[in-house]
Amino acid sequence: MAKLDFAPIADTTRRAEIVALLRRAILTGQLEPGQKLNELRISEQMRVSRAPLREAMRELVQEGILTGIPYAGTFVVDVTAKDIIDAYSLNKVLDEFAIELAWPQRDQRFFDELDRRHEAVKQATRAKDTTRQIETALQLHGLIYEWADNSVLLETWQRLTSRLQMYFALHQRARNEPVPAEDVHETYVALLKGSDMRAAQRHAREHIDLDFEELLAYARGLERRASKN
Amino acid sequence: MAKLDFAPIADTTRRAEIVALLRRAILTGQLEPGQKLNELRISEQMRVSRAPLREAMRELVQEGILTGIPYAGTFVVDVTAKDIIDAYSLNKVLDEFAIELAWPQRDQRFFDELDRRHEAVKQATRAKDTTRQIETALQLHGLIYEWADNSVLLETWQRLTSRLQMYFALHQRARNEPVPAEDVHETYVALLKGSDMRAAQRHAREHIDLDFEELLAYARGLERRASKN
DNA sequence: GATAATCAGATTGTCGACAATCTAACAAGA
DNA sequence: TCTTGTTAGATTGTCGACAATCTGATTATC
Repeated sequence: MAKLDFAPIADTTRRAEIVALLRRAILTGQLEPGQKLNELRISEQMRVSRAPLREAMRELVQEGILTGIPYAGTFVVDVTAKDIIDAYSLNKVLDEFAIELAWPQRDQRFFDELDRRHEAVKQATRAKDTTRQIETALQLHGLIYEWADNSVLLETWQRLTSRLQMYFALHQRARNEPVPAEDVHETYVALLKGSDMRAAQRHAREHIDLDFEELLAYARGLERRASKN
Repeated sequence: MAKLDFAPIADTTRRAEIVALLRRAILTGQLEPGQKLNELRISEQMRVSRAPLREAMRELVQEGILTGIPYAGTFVVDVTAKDIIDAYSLNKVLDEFAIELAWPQRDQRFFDELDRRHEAVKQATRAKDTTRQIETALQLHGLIYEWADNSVLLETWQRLTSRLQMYFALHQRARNEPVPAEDVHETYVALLKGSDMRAAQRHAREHIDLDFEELLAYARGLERRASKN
């Protein structure tokens, strides 16, 4: 018998599709932080009853990108400067750990995948598709987590990364500037291919700090706006 | 006006209560790994309709202690030896980070709370209440995370710890032995009160490793059982 | 005029019923 | 005997309606 690996059938529940739709809307910044999600309105727009919608929302609340208050409503999470600082500082720690775990696991498939994802980022950059650029950059970054072979770590990072994606999207959307043309990932990729693990870890830290200041400025803006209410 | 901090009103939705009930049942091992949760049966037992029950289950799926397969059912997560290894190795990393962050934040309230929680563990141990012993021990352990003042880190640890609690409960339940009488937390508490941060971090690592081997043995037993199916 | 009580509208939480899907047991055909 | 098709029962997914709760505007009371 031919040895062929079939991928699992996609989830075809309405709930799963709703989750995907909502998550995308939030992570791309189409739904703004603090915004309320009206169940009736959304369910009518999606031509779906409230039951699967509410279940989907529950998932996203647990995922940390929505907040639910009983009898008051479900809202897109507010983003504070501290949230961003916290997320980033944790990300640094996790990155170091992920690189350490993934390092001995690197093989040809790893390098190929690294190049593939790097290429995807560059393509999105050329196409000036900022949303996709953020997505692909995070996917590139996530490779070390997938190779670390630690399911809990991977899951943790995925939760963390969804927030980061949201932050970046909001940031991009706010400043509304063209995307930097140069390739900021070149060194990162090169270091992951190299033989100096410490250097890779160090760079991961510094590379992260690169956009950090800008992002923080944006978050402080958000807080000023929030304090007016 | 008197400056009094009122605690938030407890959530009075059925969903929240169901979540609490189910979580407790899972984390104490009353619901075994792999076991299927029949919606109709549970909803009848709780005298509740399936809607809030399903929403509660969705939360717990996202929380990582249940797994949901469309049109097949919702199950208590399976525990493999690798899961435990992964959780523990991540826990070490997080612990180091938490201690580092919490260290400069330590104040009198911290030390008081430390003693209080330590006392709670000792009391549960004297009462031979294994379930409560696990709970209190994890709460003691969680203090550094609460003092680290990093919401993302705290949240991450809480997710992680719910699994650890489950592992420990299953382990205890399986071996069915009396609880160790000596106080394994004495040194940990003393170090957190001291002035040598590195020593505290080191001990956190080693203290964790203490019960690790036993827990692993239990997990391997689980896997043997699972492979028979 | 300020404060408290009341009420209507909107929104969330919950329920019971129906539709879609899966499982397994059984039958049909090679 | 093995595979494939069929079917009944059980279980999950979804729906529409109702109940509980909140919000704010209005009215009543001092």
